[in-house]
Amino acid sequence: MPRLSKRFFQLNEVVEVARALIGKVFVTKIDGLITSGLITETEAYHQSEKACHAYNGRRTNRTEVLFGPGGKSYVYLCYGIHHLFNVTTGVEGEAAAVLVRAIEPLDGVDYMLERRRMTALQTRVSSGPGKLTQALGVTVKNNNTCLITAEDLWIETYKEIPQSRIVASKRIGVNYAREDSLLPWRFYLKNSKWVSSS
DNA sequence: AATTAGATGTTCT
DNA sequence: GAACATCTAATTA
Repeated sequence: MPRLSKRFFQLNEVVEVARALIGKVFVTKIDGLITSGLITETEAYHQSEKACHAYNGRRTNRTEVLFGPGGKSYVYLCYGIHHLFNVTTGVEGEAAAVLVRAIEPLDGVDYMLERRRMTALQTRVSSGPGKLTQALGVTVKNNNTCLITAEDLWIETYKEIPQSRIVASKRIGVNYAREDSLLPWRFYLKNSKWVSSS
């Protein structure tokens, strides 16, 4: 299936991109191995709210990618252990990104199991932001990659998903953002078992 | 089923 | 030195 276009990431609000990414396919080709998964859970982040690393327009080495044009990867290390994968959105100068929190494995399941040191397919292979990156081989080395053109990281279209299957809720793990933690900026696929447990 | 501790490294105060 | 967009294994019930 074709890749998502530059327009998809740049011409829509980050919350709409987060919703629209549900049901798309995240593909990686790392160490020559193709692995992919259906995106089942996402969260939106924007510089206007406290949960965002670039809250209030804060520019640092780390957040610089967020201010660039949409369609690039933003991968950072969380709790010193987990690599979390985001896609930037919007126009140059506006910091916003969508965190991919869970996938349903499609291609390269055996490689995913190996990377996760598992022997049988269970939801725990990819049902969380730190788990799917490990399954797909994504690390901070894949930060600041253009998803429109890169050879190792991209997102494709897939079958149409009925809007009625997409549910919004508050985001997970951002209580420090106080009232902004209540924003309904998390989206997931209803009735899918491949979502993070909350 | 629910709770807890421990792992780990980068960023920013 | 604290905080952190998490996960796992071990413990308690």
